[in-house]
Amino acid sequence: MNDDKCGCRIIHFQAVADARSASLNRTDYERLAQMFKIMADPSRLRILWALERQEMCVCDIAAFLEISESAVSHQLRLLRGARLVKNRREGTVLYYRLVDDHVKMLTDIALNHIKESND
Amino acid sequence: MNDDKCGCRIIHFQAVADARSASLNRTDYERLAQMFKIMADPSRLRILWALERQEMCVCDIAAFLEISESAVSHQLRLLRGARLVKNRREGTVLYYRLVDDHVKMLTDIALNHIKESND
DNA sequence: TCACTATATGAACATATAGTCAGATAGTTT
DNA sequence: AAACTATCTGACTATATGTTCATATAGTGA
Repeated sequence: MNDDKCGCRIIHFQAVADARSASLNRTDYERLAQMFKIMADPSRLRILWALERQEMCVCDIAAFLEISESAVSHQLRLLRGARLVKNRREGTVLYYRLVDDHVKMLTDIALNHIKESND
Repeated sequence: MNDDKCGCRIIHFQAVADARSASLNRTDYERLAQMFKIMADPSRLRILWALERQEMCVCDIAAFLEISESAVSHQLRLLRGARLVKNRREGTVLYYRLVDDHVKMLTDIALNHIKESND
């Protein structure tokens, strides 16, 4: 029923004010989105799922995914950047593993949601 | 040190075999990725964060986000498709709210991960 | 019916992203 | 040192995605 700075029509001023005061800052949403973006790819999810059971080296992961080692390496870089996986070196071989159980928690909840949504 | 169907070199056959037997099927990874993809956008996260506190109509959300109502509507469509939000109609106004607490659980874990990663 | 409001939708554009290919690194073995 | 292995990186391409604009739909009130 009125205009705001942004030019949008607002019906419920209080609701908008509440949303604004409870809101995180922009950067936090960007970081959150970045985090979910990392989880939002089938190849990366398959890697993470496999690493929940045991550490694996790059070429084994590539064999498992049936994609090139280069592609795996690119994905592992993203996963490392998001601190979801880390590695240890043994000679020329790099073994990757999960950093913590956040990945498992996230996938469990997401799987539950998907399951319940299909009813 | 042998070749697989896919032509990749495998070092640890057992690890690859284990990963394969524990793996979900392709479709499940696609669905999971789709779910995280929905969470992987700052605008949608801001909408979801706001709706954790109260239901809101489209034009209020637009005012809050400072983007067009059309853009909000497109995003709400995706969120509806993922069964993360639902709406109720009151005259011409549609009030949106969260379907369940999965969103809150996911964002809490992701925020924790981000926080812990910065140490 | 017509005008008005709130929301939805389709097309278009700009940006982001996953994979491929070629070439670079780093550790190993001789 | 040179040859070899495992992995990484940069450039490129095809596809996906978020927003805007214009238009369509659905409900309300005269």
